[in-house]
Amino acid sequence: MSETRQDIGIGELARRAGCLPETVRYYEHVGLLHETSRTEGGQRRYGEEAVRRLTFIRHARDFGFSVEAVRELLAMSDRPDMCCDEVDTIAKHHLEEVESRLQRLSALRDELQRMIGQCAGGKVESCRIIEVLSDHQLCDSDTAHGGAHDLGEPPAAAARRT
Amino acid sequence: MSETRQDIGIGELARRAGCLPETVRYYEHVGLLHETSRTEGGQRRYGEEAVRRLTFIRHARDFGFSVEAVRELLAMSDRPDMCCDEVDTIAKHHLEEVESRLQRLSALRDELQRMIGQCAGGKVESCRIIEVLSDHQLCDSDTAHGGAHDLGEPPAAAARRT
DNA sequence: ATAATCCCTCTAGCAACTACAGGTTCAAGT
DNA sequence: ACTTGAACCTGTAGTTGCTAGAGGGATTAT
Repeated sequence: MSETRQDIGIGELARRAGCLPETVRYYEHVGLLHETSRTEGGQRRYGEEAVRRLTFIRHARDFGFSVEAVRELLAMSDRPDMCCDEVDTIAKHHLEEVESRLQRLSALRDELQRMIGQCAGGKVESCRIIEVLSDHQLCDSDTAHGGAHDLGEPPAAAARRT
Repeated sequence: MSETRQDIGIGELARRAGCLPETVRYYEHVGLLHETSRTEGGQRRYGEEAVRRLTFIRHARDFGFSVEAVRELLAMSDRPDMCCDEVDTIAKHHLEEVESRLQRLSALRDELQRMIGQCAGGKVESCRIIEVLSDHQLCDSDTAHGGAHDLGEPPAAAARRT
């Protein structure tokens, strides 16, 4: 590897990867990004390699890989001569999780649609939605959403969209 | 309403609704459950009404409603003579969220499947998975997973399964 | 020289709980 | 009556993956 100039500030780096400087510092803090060189005044300076690494991280996170999984993927991409079985394993494991979440989500959607379809729009007293929520027996399937509380949106996600 | 006996301990209540005592105290803390009577020694005692209320909460959470949404649903179920339009609105809004999440998740699944299918199983150097993660250009669709990081599993979910 | 940005560290906050620590109370058995 | 053991209490810290703010210092452009 040749020496590259380290002349990118944290703000520029973040902008190039589509995140905030705070996020960069966070990744450094949790060890996804190495500590980098500093100016005399103590400000971080990065090179192109950091841009690539951060882009990889953001991209993997966009794919829904956990930070832990990203850590492993990074470790592997740092050793290009290794066998990529493990990469494959992580991706497949992630795919399985995504698929199981898809199943539970679509069962949940069906149940919600049923609930809403049955609500006649009268008083709360006779509301099917409240009824179904009050009495599990009224559900179509018992297995359909046993773990649906796993499907909540992480708080940061909403904020990121604003 | 007739006076009912308050002779259920927090552990029994939690067990009946399928959660932990800590969760019950948490719901009290955030105001989903009213404060209840106590023994002389200061321990909480509940009646059947609390069992129903907690069951409703757990059930709504299972459906993926946020705690805030549950709070609103509870407020409405407490007023049975009200019009249930608002219940309907909350449920429909939730359904929309579920559907959009479904779409993004299935786009993500397709992309993961494509990635995995293309990995020939050699060295990391030539691994398609790493390549795709490194270079967004290699993705099929750019719109497919722009918000896929919304799909991570809340931390508590994993713990709850252990 | 000075103003406008940028950047620094540290801490707290979000959701929705879970998990302790260190102490108290209850119910049952002897 | 006493003792044991389980259940309970409060309060705080941890989880994930960031984001936001306070209260400063550094860099850059004019």
